[in-house]
Amino acid sequence: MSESGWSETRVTTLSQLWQDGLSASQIAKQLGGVTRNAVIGKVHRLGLSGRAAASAPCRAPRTATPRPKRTRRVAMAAPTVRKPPVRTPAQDYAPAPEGPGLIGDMALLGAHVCKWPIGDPKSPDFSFCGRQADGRYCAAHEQTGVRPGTAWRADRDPIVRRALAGLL
DNA sequence: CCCTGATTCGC
DNA sequence: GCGAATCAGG
Repeated sequence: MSESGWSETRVTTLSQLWQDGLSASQIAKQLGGVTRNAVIGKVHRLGLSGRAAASAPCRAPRTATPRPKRTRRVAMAAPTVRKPPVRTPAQDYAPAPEGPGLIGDMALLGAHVCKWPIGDPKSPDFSFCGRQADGRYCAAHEQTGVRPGTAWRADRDPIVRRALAGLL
């Protein structure tokens, strides 16, 4: 799946998460397919720059900072042939993930933590794998290849995300 | 070094 | 409109 462009739903999700106080990078990660810069850029374009005071104690008064115009950007001549991922076929994967996840709340999910959802999102037992991950998931879960829940995705479900965030 | 949002500007 | 690059900070 490759989300691109700001569809109504994505914009809505973005707005909600932003107003919920989540950081741009967090939103970008959860939205997927976009960088935090994209998120911030969109936020500004939407006109909701000053969010409802979230986890930001003191935002710098943003004193006049005359930006010294950056030098010429990259020459944009980058053909760079897309290289195939070349998935390593045989590799020692971590032991099959079992038991409850290591992380209970999504807010604690770091950049290098497996975000594989475990259990029912409505249950208090719900958790995330939390093991060391290079990307979204740890080696074991990434190897599984199958998306959790076949349809339902915790890290993509705005309702679940909001609910979990609200539990903090 | 990690992160935060803000801004500019080529595309 | 979009978002990478870059900024000023914490």
